[in-house]
Amino acid sequence: MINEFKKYLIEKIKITDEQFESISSGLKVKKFDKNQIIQYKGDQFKHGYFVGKGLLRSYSIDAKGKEHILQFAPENWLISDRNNMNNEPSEFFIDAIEQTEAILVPNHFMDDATAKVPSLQAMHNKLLNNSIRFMQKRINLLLSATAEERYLDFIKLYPNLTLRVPQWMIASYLGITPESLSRVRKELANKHFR
Amino acid sequence: MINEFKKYLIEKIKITDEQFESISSGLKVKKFDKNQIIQYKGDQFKHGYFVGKGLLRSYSIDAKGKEHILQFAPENWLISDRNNMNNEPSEFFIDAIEQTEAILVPNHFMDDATAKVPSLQAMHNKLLNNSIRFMQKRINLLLSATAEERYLDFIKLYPNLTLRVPQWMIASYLGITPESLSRVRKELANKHFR
DNA sequence: CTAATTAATTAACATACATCAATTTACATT
DNA sequence: AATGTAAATTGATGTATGTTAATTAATTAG
Repeated sequence: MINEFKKYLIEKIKITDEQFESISSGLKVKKFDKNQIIQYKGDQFKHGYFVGKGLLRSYSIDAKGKEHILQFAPENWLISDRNNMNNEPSEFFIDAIEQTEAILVPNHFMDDATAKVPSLQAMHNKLLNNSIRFMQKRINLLLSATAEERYLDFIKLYPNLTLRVPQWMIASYLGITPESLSRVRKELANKHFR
Repeated sequence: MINEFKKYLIEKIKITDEQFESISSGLKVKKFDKNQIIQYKGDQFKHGYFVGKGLLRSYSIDAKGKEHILQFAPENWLISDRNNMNNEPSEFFIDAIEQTEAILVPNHFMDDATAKVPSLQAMHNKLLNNSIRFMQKRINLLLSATAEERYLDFIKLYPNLTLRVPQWMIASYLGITPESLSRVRKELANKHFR
C-alpha cells in the first residue's frame, strides 16, 4: 500500500525511490468501514488520506440536511482537507463509501518533501495547478451546462465511478436530485434507442 | 506599479525586498482599454497579469453565445491562465472591464522565485491552497445555495465589486440571468423594507 | 447637451428541475 | 432463501429561474 503511494508520487511529482524512502518512514495505514465517517465538519486533523483500496468522499450538509458531494477519492487519490492544511477547521465531511484502506498523509508531507528536495517543487506546483484547472472546469460546467450535459461529462470523466457509486451520490455531485438524475438517464436511454 | 506587485508578494509569499529585486527585472507593464479582449479561448501565452489599476475578468462563452464569468481580477490580483501555465491552450477569455494597467507576469515567475528562494515555497503552496479552498466554497455554493443566497454571499465577499461591476456580470458570475438577479434584488429590497 | 447605446427593470409566460408520494427494484443481513 | 432496508423509478404537482419582449433608466459618444 505504501508502494502505491510511492508510485503516485513518482508519477505526479517525479520523486525518486531514494527520495521517497527518506521521507516515507512513519507513514501509517488505517482501515475504515463502509459508511464510517472519517472527518466531521469542524474537525481539525493534521493529515489527509491517500486511498490505497476503497473509496472516500468529501461532502457538505446544508441547512435542510441535504448532502452535497465535493469530491470522490477512489484508489490512488490523495484527499486533503484544504482548511485543515491551513490550520483551520474543516468545512466538509469525509466518509467511506466502501471499506477503505488509506495512508494517513501528514498535512505538511508535501511541504516537507519539496523543502527536502527542491527539485520536486515544480512538479508539485503543477499538481496543484491541475487541481485548480479541474475545479475551474467544474465551476464552468455548473454555470453553463444542463443536468444532462453535466451527467454526460461525469460518466466520461469517471467511467468507473459511474458504476461503483450509487446514483443518488452522483446526483449529489452534479447538484441535482436523484429523481432528476433518474429522469435524465431515462431520456438518454430513449435518445440512444431511437 | 511594480511596487504594488512587490507588496503583493511580500504579503502573499513573504518575499523580501532583496529577493524581489533579484527576480523582478524584466517585468513589463501593459495598458488595456476598456472592453479590450486580452486573451481568447485557445490562445497560449507565456504570462499572466498582475492588475495594478483597473479590472479584468476571465470568462467562457457557451454554445448559445452566453458568457459565464469565472473570475474578477481587480487591483492587486494576479490572474493566470491555468491551462497556459501547463502549456496548453486557454479554455477562457480575459478582457478588461475598465481601463487597466497590468504587469505581465511570466507563467514561470512563481516557479522561478521559489526555485531561487526555496523558503518561499511553503507560502506559495499556501497561496495555491487558498485558491483551491476558495473554489471549493464556490462549488459548494453552486451545488447547495439559491440564487439569492449566492448573491448575498457575493456582496459580502466583494462589496467593492458589487458597486463597480455591471449587474449582468454579477449575474453571469452567479450563474443566473440578469433578469433573475434584478428580481432577487427586488425581493431583498422588499424584505428589508418590511 | 443630445442622441444613441447599453443596462436594468418589469411583466407574461415557459421550462428545467425540485418536491412529495407511491411503487418497484436492488441490496444487505440474518 | 427470506425479510428488511435502501435505492431507483415513476407520476403528479410545485417552484425557482429562464425566456421573450416591452419600458425605463443609466452611460457613452458625438
